[in-house]
Amino acid sequence: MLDIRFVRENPEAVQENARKKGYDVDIARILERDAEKRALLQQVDELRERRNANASKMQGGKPDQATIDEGRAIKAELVEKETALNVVDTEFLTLLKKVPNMAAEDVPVGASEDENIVAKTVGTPTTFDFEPRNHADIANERGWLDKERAAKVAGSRFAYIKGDLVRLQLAIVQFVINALSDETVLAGIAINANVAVSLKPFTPVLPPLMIRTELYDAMDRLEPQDERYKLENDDLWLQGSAEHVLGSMHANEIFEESDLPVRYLGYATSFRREAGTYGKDMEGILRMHQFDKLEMESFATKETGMNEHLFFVAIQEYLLTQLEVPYRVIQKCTADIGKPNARGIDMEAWLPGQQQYRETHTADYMTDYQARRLNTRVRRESGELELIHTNDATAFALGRAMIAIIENGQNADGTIRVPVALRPYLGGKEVI
RNA sequence: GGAGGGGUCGCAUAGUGGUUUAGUGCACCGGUCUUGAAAACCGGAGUGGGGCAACUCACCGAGAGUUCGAAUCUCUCCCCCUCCGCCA
Repeated sequence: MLDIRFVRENPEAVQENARKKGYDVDIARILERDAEKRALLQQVDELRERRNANASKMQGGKPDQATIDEGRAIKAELVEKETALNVVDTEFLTLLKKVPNMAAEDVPVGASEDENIVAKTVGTPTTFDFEPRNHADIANERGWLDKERAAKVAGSRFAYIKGDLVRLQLAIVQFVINALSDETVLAGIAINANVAVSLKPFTPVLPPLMIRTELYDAMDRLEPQDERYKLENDDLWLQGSAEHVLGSMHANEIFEESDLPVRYLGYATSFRREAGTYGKDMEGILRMHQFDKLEMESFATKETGMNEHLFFVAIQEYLLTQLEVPYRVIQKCTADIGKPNARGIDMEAWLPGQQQYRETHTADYMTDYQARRLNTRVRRESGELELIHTNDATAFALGRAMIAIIENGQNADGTIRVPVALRPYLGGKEVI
């Protein structure tokens, strides 16, 4: 949620920003409700002051009838004003929550994802001296995938992942945890990307996979609800990304500035209903209802939040490079970065089986937009309290990472080249 | 699932209807004293909203209710702890 004071002071900019991001909001109406709310609040405060004064006349003794009558009269008026205030405030908050975060200055303006910009391309599409196949063919042939039985048990878009593919996933997990725990590796990434940033290692986390409605909404990730799995008997949802449960982890808490940045590397199974994607990407494991993901999350100050974002992007590039996958970096336009985002970057990996780049990573910078409703703050060294800035970014969505490794590393005989960085975690094997 | 005990301004606690706009201790900040420090003493200090300001309102897990008046009474819910049951 945006700061209402910011909205009051910059109504045109906020309105224009919403338009560029494709959100239909009426800033003038919000400001009207804001003014009404403040007028009512003053009246309510004044009535409460009178109520308190009237009641405190009676300290230590029984009230006389005149005082009781006076108190009743005040209460009647107070109830009326409070009810009105409640109505206005509810509408005000509902409207304010719909206003998207301000896009950073360098976010390209665009009406749809078609206007995203390819910021750079690293590596070249992998070439083969045979006809490359897609990961589904290879994985089926190797006995790594069983979607038929998964469909029997759980329905479409589920899979049994088996054998060496499981070993590959766990190797990636180990590799990433080790890399992001290593200050030397982080230093190399920061220097290479020319980003001034703390080298504090990430703490690996296995988070809860469920989240309460209140916190999901505060994260601004509950919508679209069609995309979420709801647990009917509880006030709980299955998270759609470790971001949801890592970002909400410190709700209603205060960090000390000296402890920042706080960086987590979450490993979690994520759940998505994939509503409206019927028939799309049905082959293999590109788009599943359930997938495992390594996700970075950090809490930083307003001064360091943007560099933290750039660092996350640099880490993503490092990880893709280590896995020997050609990729390109997409700077998402205003229509595509998402409501709580100030900035958003995607990585797209080259998939020879599809002969195209497909999204494997996202990096999101939310400034203080999430923190405002999460009430996650930092006590600055000056003693001042202010809202934290949040960042999240994919380290690897394991399914898509393995697709990239399989398709780019495939040999004519159906074996797969193991990226050098992963070999220590696969018993030194060069192929699987 | 059953029984019981709890949730108060960073931490620990006091507070069962009216000098509680929440007291005290620790920690914290400023000062006095001291060569310096400690101790002692004096003073300050929570979070959020409204207001140019004086000031004022809200917040004692959350929400609703009773009352002239609620941290305190009632109801619903959440969380934590102990024990029992069940269970990976």
